[in-house]
Formats: sequence, structure tokens, C-alpha cells
Amino acid sequence: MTNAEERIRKELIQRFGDAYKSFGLNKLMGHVVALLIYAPEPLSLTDIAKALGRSKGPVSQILRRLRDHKLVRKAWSPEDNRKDFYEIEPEIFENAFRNNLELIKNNTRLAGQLKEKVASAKKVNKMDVLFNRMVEMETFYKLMEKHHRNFLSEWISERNKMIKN
Amino acid sequence: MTNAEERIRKELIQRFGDAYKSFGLNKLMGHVVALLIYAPEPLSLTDIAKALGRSKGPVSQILRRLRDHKLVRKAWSPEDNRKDFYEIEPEIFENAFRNNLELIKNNTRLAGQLKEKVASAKKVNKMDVLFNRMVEMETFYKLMEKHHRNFLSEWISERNKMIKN
DNA sequence: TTTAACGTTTGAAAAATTCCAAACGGTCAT
DNA sequence: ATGACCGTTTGGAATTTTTCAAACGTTAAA
Repeated sequence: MTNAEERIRKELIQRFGDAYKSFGLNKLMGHVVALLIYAPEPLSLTDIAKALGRSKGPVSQILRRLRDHKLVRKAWSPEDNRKDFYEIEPEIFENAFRNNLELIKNNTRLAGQLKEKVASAKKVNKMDVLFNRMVEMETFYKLMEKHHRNFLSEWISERNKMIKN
Repeated sequence: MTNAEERIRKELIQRFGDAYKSFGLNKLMGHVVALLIYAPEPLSLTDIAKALGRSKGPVSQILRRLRDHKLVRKAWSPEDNRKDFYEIEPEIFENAFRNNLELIKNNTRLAGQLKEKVASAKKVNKMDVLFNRMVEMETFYKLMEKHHRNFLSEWISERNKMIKN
């Protein structure tokens, strides 16, 4: 591996770690994702642990979470090999976005529920300000959901074009 | 305060804490935001600390962060009062979204930088796969930025309509 | 000049998260 | 069967984050 490549690899891993952490995720998740994005071919658990200077334990757990979130998947490996190999999920960006969309939907649901509850409590007492705020919140997230869906379909068609080339 | 109101207040605080945590933020941030969304009038540092059963220290620091992020602001308070009062920033949702947009932009920038670096390393060695992935990543975040901007302007006009009523 | 009422900072404690080494269970080759 | 090689699970250690109590600086009244 050339020096230039090695530098890029290091930076990729470092920056993805930071980015993941800034989104409230585990830094190691970002490291693994970066490593797999970088790697031209699938890597085994041991490869990954060694490359990141970690033990198998946490890497195994992180791989589980990454597969749950559909950011990473098991690669096919020859029948005579008992080792598992991992690679980046080709739709990693789309899937990451879908995960985020779930969080948005949680908020829409939360706002709706709270709005209803406030509405019934309003009979008893003046809670108009709070009610309006819940309405605003629900409107906000509903609109956000709409835009996210638009984005998703536009991205999918955009990506299909990219793949063709 | 009626029982119904009290239950709603508790739930609001609890759920906002969870939501903030799920976005990688401090739970207490969510609690404070919920409390201020609930409160019909501004609250002092001591009010907030007492209502949440915390000491002034962490609440003071959280309020600082919330003001940095423009989710909370100091309310006007009479000249003869040395106490500070805090209230929800009226544009809290818009601002929260703007903060998120900054993270997106970081990712766009990151992808662009890495793409460039890979491009120059490519002369030396075959890194086509990695280059294509960086291109995909950059495309993804650029498209996302575009949609986020669209959302923002639509939300602002939507909200203006809400305020008029 | 003191005293009192604030918000902030700070150093250490408490809690939560991350991490490892070792144990474990499963599968295949011998 | 036995041993070798996997990935996962687990208990506790290490690290990071959150929290508090106390000290501090500032401001205004006494």
C-alpha cells in the first residue's frame, strides 16, 4: 500500500468515527463502516479487529448493530470457508436515511399523541399555548416526513442513473 | 395544577428526554426544552433546577448549550430583577433543523475532500471503487442539502400562515 | 465596606458506555 | 471422540459522560 493510500485510509477511518459520534452513534461503528467502504473486497471479523487494533468482542457486537441497521452485510464466502466476511451494504446511504426517517416518524407520532392529550385536558383548564405548540410540532414533523420521502425517491432514481454508468 | 395537566407535563419531559437522547444529545437538554415548552411563562434557573430535581450547576451548563443552539433564549425581565428568566425560542423547530443542516453540510464537505484525495492517489494505484463510493456519497449529501433547503423555506412560509391565525 | 442574591466554573463522585480477555457453543476436519 | 477454528456472550475493567456540591466572581442593596 502506498503512503498516499495509507493516509487516505487513516483519514477516512478517523473522520467517519467523528461523524458517527456527532450523530450520537458509536465511534467504532464509523470506523468499521469506513474500513469497509475503503476495502475493495470483504473483510473477516479478525481482519477488521486487527485493522482497527481492537479485540473481537466489541467488533462482533458492532457488526451485529451495523447489520441490524442495514449498513453492513455478510458477503458470500466459498462453501469450504467457515469464516464470515463482511462488506458495505450497497444501499448504505439510502438505509441510513431510512433509519433517520424512523426517528422523524417517532417525533410526529409523539407530537400527535401529546396534542390529543392536551386537547382533552383543555376542557378542564386553559392550556391553549401548549396546544398550539403541539400543533406546530406535529405540523413541522409531518412536513419533514413529506420532504424526506421526496428526497428518498429522488435519490433512488438518481442512484439508478449512477449505477448504469 | 390538575392531575391531567401534571401527567402531561411529566410525559412531555420524559419523552423529550428520550427523543433528545435518540438523536445523540443530552437527555437533560430534552427535559429542559420540554419544561419550557410546557411553561406558559418564562422560568428562572432555580425554577428549572427545582422542577427537574437537579442542582443549578448542570442546568446552568445545559442552558448555555441550549442558547448556543438557539433552542432557548433569555426572556426579558424587569429592570429591578437580577434573576434571568428563560423561555423557548419561538423558532425552535426551524433552528433545530438548521443545526442538523450543518451536520449534513459537514458530510458533504467531508465527501468532497476525500473524493479529491482519492482522485490524486488514483494515478498511482487502482482505487476506482473507493473513488466511486466517494462520488456517490457526495452526490447523496448534496441532494440531501437541496431537499433540506426546500423543506426549510416551505416550513417558514407554512409557519407564517399558522402565526397569522 | 459589608452582605445577599445571583449565574458560572470546577474538581471530584456517580453513572453510563465502551472495551477486553476469557469462557462458551457450534461446526468441521482429523 | 478430539482438536482446531469460528463468532458470540459475559463479567468486570477502563474510559467517558453526567452530575453535584462547593467555591468563585459579579452586582446591587444596605
